[in-house]
Amino acid sequence: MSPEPLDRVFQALSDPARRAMLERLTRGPASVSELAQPLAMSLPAVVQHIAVLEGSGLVRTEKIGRVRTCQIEAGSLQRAEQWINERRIQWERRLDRLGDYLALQTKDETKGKTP
Amino acid sequence: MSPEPLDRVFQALSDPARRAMLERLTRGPASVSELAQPLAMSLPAVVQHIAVLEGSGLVRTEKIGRVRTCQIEAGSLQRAEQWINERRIQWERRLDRLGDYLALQTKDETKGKTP
DNA sequence: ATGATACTTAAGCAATCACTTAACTGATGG
DNA sequence: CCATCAGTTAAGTGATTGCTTAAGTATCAT
Repeated sequence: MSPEPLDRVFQALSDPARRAMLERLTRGPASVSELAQPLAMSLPAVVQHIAVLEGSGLVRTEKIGRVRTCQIEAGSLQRAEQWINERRIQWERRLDRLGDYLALQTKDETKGKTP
Repeated sequence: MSPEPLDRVFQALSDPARRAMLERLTRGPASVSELAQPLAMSLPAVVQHIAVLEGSGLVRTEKIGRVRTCQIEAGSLQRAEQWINERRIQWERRLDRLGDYLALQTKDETKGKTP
């Protein structure tokens, strides 16, 4: 019933506001209002986005006093990257093998044609 | 108002059925029904998933006779991977710099403490 | 031609999404 | 103390998602 982590990571990454927040967070931790500042939406909307990011494991937060500080969690970013990388590599290997096969076919054809 | 390509790529990747289809497609092109076969859902549902994959640029399809053949488009996969990679690298560089800074601070402290 | 195959289109439905406004809690600074 | 600041909670809304079933439309084999 609980969705796979990858589902939630990619879902989190699919929103431009959330990607903007992540981009900001690569330059260091930030408070909720710092994350909200460049975005054209209400604070509660931002808080909801942060909840999605946190739920996906992309971001870790900690509240000290009245300010909640957010940080990137590189691990889940890396797992998502790895999933994509594996598929892409496999597909490219397949294309390479296909290329080799076609080259071989062409050579055989030439051979057959010149006796 | 049309969503950024990255939005749609990550959105497409966020569904397990669509990831399963992509995974199948890394082993070579497949028809709609071949993609549908391992999935516990109706054909129209599968067709809709394929439309999402195609709309995101992750998959290219071509209909010959009555069978539509689907193929991975590695390019958009790579662009998504690159976005993640850039953020992750930047965050990790930041952590490294922070580590260096803290190490330096500790050294200075020790220096200051032993006159 | 006929019937099976391989999708396609259309309509509908419940759940989730990305917001909003309004009201609230709980630090902090003067 | 009390006002401000930082964030939270709750409730509502319109749009989008991920399915479904039912009824098509081409193609292909016989």
